Amino acid sequence: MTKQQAALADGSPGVVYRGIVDGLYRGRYVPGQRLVEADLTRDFDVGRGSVREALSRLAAEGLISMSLHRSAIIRSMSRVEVRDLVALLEVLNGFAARLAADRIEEGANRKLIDDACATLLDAEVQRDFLHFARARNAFYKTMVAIGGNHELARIMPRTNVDLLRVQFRAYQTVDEGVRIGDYRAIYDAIAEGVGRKAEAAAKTHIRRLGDAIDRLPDAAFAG
Amino acid sequence: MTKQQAALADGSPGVVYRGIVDGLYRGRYVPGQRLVEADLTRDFDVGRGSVREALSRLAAEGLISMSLHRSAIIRSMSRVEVRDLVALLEVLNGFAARLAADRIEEGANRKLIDDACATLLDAEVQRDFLHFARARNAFYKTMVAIGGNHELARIMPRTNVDLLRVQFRAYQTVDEGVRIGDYRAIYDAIAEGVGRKAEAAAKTHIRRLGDAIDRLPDAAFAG
DNA sequence: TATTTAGAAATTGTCGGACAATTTCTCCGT
DNA sequence: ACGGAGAAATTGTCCGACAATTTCTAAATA
Repeated sequence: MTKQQAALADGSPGVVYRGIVDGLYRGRYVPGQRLVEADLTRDFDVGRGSVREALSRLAAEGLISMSLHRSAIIRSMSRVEVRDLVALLEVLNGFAARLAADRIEEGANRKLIDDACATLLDAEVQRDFLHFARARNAFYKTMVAIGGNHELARIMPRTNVDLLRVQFRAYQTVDEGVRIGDYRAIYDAIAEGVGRKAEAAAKTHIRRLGDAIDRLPDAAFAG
Repeated sequence: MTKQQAALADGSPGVVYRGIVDGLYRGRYVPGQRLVEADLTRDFDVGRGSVREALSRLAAEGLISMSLHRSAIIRSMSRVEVRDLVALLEVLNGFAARLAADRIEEGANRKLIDDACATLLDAEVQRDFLHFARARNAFYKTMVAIGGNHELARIMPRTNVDLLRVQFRAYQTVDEGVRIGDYRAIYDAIAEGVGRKAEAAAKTHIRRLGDAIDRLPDAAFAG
């Protein structure tokens, strides 16, 4: 029954898909790990077809890599790939922040971002990776939603942000070098309603993130 | 045998996937059309599982929309969706053009973009939608490749550009209001190696495209 | 005639089994 | 320790089946 309902919510593939993403954040799966279809079939108690569909969704979003006749594996990014991703995120997040600032007065937007920011700042003081990661994702999601560009909202999850988070979870220095004040600055600029300023704040933040990552040892990267 | 080889090239799902994208450009499939799994199974002579996998890939890239227990249908965008997409493409293409200009001197990059541009300008004088569409896609693809950002290259196909092309294929005004000189300007800026200029040229082009689309009648849009 | 509605048909969601193709593992001889 | 042949594991793909749901059809009703 429970399984039936969960499945109907958005299908067995969705269950597997979310299970794996969640498992990633929880550390159940780590970069480089093989994902054997038979195991997943057993773990999630669904047919192989559904597992396959979930895997191809994950591959489409870049979380895993698949090649013919080889097991899917959780991707881990090289230095170059990370640099590329950060550069892209700078552009995308800058765009998102600008849109959000420009539309801060519409509807309940101001309240939405207020709440998301409060939750984020609150989560910041705690030391729970999972809790903070959720709050941060929610903050960005809200920012994008307020911006009101549906295509941006569709594209954002297709970037490899999740992979980025997970790959460097062990290195607190990344987050710590970035956290203090950055999110606050982005929020302030958005609340102020000045698009250009919000874009700059978001870009600065991402650039600082990139710098922190650059200082990481080779062991943190693939290949 | 032939089928076997094609399948092994990158799998049956890939055959179906490419077949549908190609069919879109050829007009075999039009926005709003239902894609019934059984039909595709027959048309492409593959199992339903493979059809399903191809469909979910197409859905991930936004070309079709799927909801539970309902046939997949070729998406067609509303005015708002198109506006959002154009805004996103402006940012993305601007970024791509800037990167390309900055790396024009590396390797064989200059020759690559030279060739792609020549092919594009040549295709422009002809009046063959398919031929021109291919050349344009190749040009953009080259531009992105030269830029060297793999994440951008991964994301670009996930935008709904294909849908955009197809949806307005009947309205030459869109292309005509844009073509003359625009691609040339982008190319020149890239060849000059000035990132900022290339970004501006690309953005101007997309903005002009958006303006042309704005002038289209309601009949060209969904919903 | 237009509208509603019950039943039939079509379609999707999912599972299990099957088998070939390929990769990965294991063990043996050198 | 090393390389290679055979065994085991794993993926790629198809087929058939059946429940859940939507879509179509045609009769019943206002």
